[in-house]
Amino acid sequence: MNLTTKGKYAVTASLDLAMHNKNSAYIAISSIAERQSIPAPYLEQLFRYLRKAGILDSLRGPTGGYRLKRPSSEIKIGEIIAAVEKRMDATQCGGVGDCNGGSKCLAHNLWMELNSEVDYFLMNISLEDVIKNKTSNKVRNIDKLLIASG
Amino acid sequence: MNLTTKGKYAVTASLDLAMHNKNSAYIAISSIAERQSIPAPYLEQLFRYLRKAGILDSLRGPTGGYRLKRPSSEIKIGEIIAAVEKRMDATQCGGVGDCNGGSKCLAHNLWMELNSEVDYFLMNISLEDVIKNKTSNKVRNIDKLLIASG
DNA sequence: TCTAATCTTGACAAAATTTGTCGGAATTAA
DNA sequence: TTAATTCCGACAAATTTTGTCAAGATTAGA
Repeated sequence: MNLTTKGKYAVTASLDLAMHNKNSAYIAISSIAERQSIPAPYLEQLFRYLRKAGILDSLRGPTGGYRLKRPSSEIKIGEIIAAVEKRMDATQCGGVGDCNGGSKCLAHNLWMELNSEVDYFLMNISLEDVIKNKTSNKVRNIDKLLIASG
Repeated sequence: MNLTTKGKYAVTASLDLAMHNKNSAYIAISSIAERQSIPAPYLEQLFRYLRKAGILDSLRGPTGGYRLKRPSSEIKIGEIIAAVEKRMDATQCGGVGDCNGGSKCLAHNLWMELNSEVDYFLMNISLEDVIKNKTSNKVRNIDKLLIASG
C-alpha cells in the first residue's frame, strides 16, 4: 500500500481543476502547478495518466490546457489515485493468495480487509464532496449506528 | 501513506509468535523466518523495533528467542505497523497544515479523514482477532446499518 | 568452565521506487 | 507566422526499501 506524493499531487491538481472550472475552459498546467506548488514538468507527466484514464480532457495551443472530462461530482478520488499509483494493493500477492510459498500468508485476509476499507472510502468521495468538505461522515458515524442497532 | 513489506513482515511474524505461543516459551527468529518465508537477518532488524515498542520480549542464548510481551488480544495490528513504518501518515505535512506554502493544501482534510479510517481499522484489530478471523465486520456491515437507519 | 545457540548492534550495500528534468515534436489560436 | 501549449520518450537524481554482514554479549546446559 503506497500513497505517495504522486497520488496526492494528482488529487490536488484535480481539485484545482474542479474549483477553477469556469465555462468549461481549459486551464494550463503552469497555472495549476504554481497555485498548488507542484513541479510543472512532473505534473505534466501525471496528467498523461489522468487523460488516459478518461478523467481529464486536453487541448493544445494557446488557450489550451486541461479540464475535467466529467462533472466533479462523478469523479471519485479513488479513480484518480488508481490512475497514477501502481501499488495501492496492501497484499503482497495481488490478492491471488500465494504470499507464503504458494499459500496465503497469515495476514492475507487482514490485508484484503484493509484494501476494502480504503477502497470503500476513496471510491465514495468525489471531487465535489471534497470541495464542499462533505467527507464520508457515513463511516465516521459508525459507532453511533452500532450503539443504536444494538 | 506507506505500508511496505517491512510492516507486513512485522505483522506476519507477530502472528506467528501468537500462534506458536506455548507456555510462553521463547521462539527463535530462525524458525519464524523459515515458516513465514522472511529473510532472517531482516526480521532480526524489524524485531528490534518491536522490542523497543514494548510489543516483544527477548532472551538470549540457547532456548532463547522472542515472545509477545502482552496477550495477543491486547496487541493491535496498528501498534505493530506504527513501530516499524515511518510514513503511514497520508498527509504531506504530518497533520500540521502547511502543505501548500504555509497553508493547507486542497486535499488536506481528505488525507486527515483517510488517516482516521485506516487508524480506526488497524487499532481495532488485535493479533487474536486476526488469528480467529474476526476481522472488523462492524465496518463491513455499514451499508446494512445505513439502510436500516435510513 | 566450555561450548553452542541465540539475541544485539552498527554499519554497509544492493535494489527498487519515487521524484523530478529535459529536449524536441505536434497542435492550435490569433 | 508566431507563441503558447500539450505530448512523448528518455534520462537522472534522490530517497527509501530491502537485505547482508561481522563482531560482540548473553545464556543454558554439559
